[in-house]
Amino acid sequence: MTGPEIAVDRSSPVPLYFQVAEQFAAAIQRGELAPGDRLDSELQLADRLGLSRPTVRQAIQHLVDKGLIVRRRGVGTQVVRGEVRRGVELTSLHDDLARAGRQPSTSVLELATVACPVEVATALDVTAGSEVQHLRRLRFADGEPLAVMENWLPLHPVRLTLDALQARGLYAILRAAGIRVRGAQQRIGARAATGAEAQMLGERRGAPLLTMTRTAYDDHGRYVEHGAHIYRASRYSLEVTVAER
Amino acid sequence: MTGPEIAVDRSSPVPLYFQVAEQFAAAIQRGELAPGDRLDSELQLADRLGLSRPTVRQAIQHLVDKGLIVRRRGVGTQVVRGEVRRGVELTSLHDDLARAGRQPSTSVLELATVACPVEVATALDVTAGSEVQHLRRLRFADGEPLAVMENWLPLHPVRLTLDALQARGLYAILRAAGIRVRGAQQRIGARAATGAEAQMLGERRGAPLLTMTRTAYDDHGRYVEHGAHIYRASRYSLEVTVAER
DNA sequence: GTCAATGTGTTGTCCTGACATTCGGCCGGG
DNA sequence: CCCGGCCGAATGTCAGGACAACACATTGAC
Repeated sequence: MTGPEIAVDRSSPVPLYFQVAEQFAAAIQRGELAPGDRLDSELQLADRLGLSRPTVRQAIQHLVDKGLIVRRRGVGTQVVRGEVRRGVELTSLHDDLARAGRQPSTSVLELATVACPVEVATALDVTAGSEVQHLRRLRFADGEPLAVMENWLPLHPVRLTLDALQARGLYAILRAAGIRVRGAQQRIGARAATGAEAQMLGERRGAPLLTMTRTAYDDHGRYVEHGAHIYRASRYSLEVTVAER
Repeated sequence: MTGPEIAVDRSSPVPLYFQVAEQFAAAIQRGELAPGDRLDSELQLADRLGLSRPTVRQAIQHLVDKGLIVRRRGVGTQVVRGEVRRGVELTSLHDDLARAGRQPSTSVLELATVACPVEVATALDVTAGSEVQHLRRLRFADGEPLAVMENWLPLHPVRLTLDALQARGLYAILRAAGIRVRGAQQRIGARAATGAEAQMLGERRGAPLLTMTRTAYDDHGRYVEHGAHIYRASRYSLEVTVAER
């Protein structure tokens, strides 16, 4: 067992452990490393790649966190059986659709500065009534309505414009403004569509909707966005992968 | 800033980094470390606790993964603003309810060995038609119907019994049998209840249901369970926390 | 007074080394 | 033939050190 060909570039600014992790992930995706296959031991890999064991270990840990491989003490490291699917990371719907080969488009229903409602204020950890940007968008995939997304953002960081919102996802705009979203808490549920919602989404009144509220924080630990979204359950579902330890 | 009192027990079999992480998590939960508070630097902590920096770092990384704190290079480490809620880990509904102070109970509708359906076979990575255990349960919280859960398990590992299923969650049974569930892939959606489903759950036909399918793997990378679950959307929702890096 | 350069403190990455723990197969005894 | 103990191999944990990259505040130049 020598495994896939992996080479690191020490002159690259990309961390070595990340280079290794990416190349293993690619090999698994290509099928070069089949489900159930054993990887070389950490010591062998370190030797082969000219890296130290901690660096190799960090790379492997990265893949374990993504649910691609499994480690067993005293035994070794194996690729998880069955096909792996990408779970929800901190991407916007826009990017998700684009990656799935579908054409995203957006109609901005509302974009204004408003006094922050109480529920949103508690989620964003700001004082109720303070000014926040409020945003409501109808999202399409291949011209077909898919979701209604409502977002609130504290004013400080970035000024949203209509043009930007029609061309890109919210998270891409935030990233471009230097805001690094690091994590989020999400609540996923379902409910029946109201008449108005049904009309916007092209469903019947009472049709099941998938709901998600999300509060995202940046690397200051500050909440930068709160969203309440509804999706047509007939056209959309969420994927989540969980890995422990 | 000296932070909360933390002491490690070197004679304990619990890893040092885990002891540290748990005590910080507890301090945050107690409010002793308030949202936005800065932690001591890694070097200060290492010095104060008599540990090496890698160990302290591992503890902090653990908390970052759980979405409790945020790190910024060149600046420091802070507690995430706002209250944090526990996300879906690899626990069963049974445990979740018990922790929330509600009384879980289970009615086993079906428990048999069957030929594996094709969709399940692909998910579990076994050959279609091979024998698997099939399980269907109606779950209650405080005596009120909450969910219908259907599971399939490859035969090998553990033999399920009716008694065990009524007293404990599926994951607890698996754990007791020495199976260590390490990760899972989940798909979350919604749909309308059929007449039969509505009757079981005490909802009206067409009422929105939250659906989740989950495939869980153990530390061999083998899939050990596939489940298709429906929840009353009016009584249940899922929480997910995501953290990057 | 404004703006650029510098300095300090912090996390990010990477290294070497060591021992503990666990698993699973080998081998020998009964 | 079966079973138990031994042992090698792999991951898990921990130490201590070094330098890089980065953010922020301070200082200095213009």
